[in-house]
Amino acid sequence: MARVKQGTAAAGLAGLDSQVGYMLRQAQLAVFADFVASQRGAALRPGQFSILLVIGRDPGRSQSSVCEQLGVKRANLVAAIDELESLGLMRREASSSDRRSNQLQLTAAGERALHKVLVDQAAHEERITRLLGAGGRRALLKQLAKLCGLPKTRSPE
Amino acid sequence: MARVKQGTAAAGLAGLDSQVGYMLRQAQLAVFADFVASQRGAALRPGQFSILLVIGRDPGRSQSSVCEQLGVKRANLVAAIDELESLGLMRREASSSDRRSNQLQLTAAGERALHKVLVDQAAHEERITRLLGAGGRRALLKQLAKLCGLPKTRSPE
DNA sequence: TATTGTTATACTCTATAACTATA
DNA sequence: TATAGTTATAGAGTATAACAATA
Repeated sequence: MARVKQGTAAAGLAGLDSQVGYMLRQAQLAVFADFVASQRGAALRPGQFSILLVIGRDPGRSQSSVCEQLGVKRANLVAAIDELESLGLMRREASSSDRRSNQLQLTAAGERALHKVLVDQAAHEERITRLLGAGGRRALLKQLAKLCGLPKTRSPE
Repeated sequence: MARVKQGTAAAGLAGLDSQVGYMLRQAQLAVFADFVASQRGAALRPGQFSILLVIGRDPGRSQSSVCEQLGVKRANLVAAIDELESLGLMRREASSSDRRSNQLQLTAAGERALHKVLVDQAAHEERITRLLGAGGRRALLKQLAKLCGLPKTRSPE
């Protein structure tokens, strides 16, 4: 049998529950599910929400800049924006300074949808805060930010 | 990872980096990428690793019991095990007590592969510990376990 | 030459329904 | 009837390569 760590507990092999990656994944699934469940009526998926949010915060930005911020490939953002446009939540406008580029804007319906999601999302974050405590939540965000700083051994972009 | 640009227009909207779900997702991607990058030679994906690990810890268990522990649908485990079998890392054996059921076992190659991954994974966790501190890592695991306790479906109203 | 948006493509993960052979 | 494994299928998410228009 796989006696990999002879010394460790009766369980033998280190349990998944003691591995950061596994627990991060499980927690992320639980939190995303709670986010989706918190949406009343027309729900947005987390990815759609993040796109609307960064455009709402900084209207007129290009697809490439959204991609860079969110870590989405340019090719994959196309269909996502197509869908949000077909939902009437945002639009592509021609850039006056660079005719290759699109300026992304929320429609009025898009801004209403974004604010509605943000209201529901506040309740979602509030449930998390009740679970962790306010200080626990802040500490968690700090630890997660540190983890995001893990060096990426990936090909440069 | 996505660094949220602060202080631009529409500062009234909360930044993504203050949202637990978004930061969890980014941290999980960074940690998984580090896990994969830590594997020398023949790499296992996180999902494959988790399957080998639970079988290595408790050989002879059924596919359904692995599914229940890992939160994987029975239908989706079939192809995953097919792949691990074709890699020569594990095998299905007939159960003597229930002819519907398979007893899952690691092959010798599977045990060697698991051992190798666990060695690399220990270095991976060590990098995380250097980043967070031993106490910080323990606290993180505790918070993540709490988040996993979020009710799967929201209580009505 | 490099960049922006795009198309095409493929692989992974996940989810549901329905089938089979057993129990 | 219920359960274990399986098949088929579909929807998301993510990855790369290549192209046209533009810089």
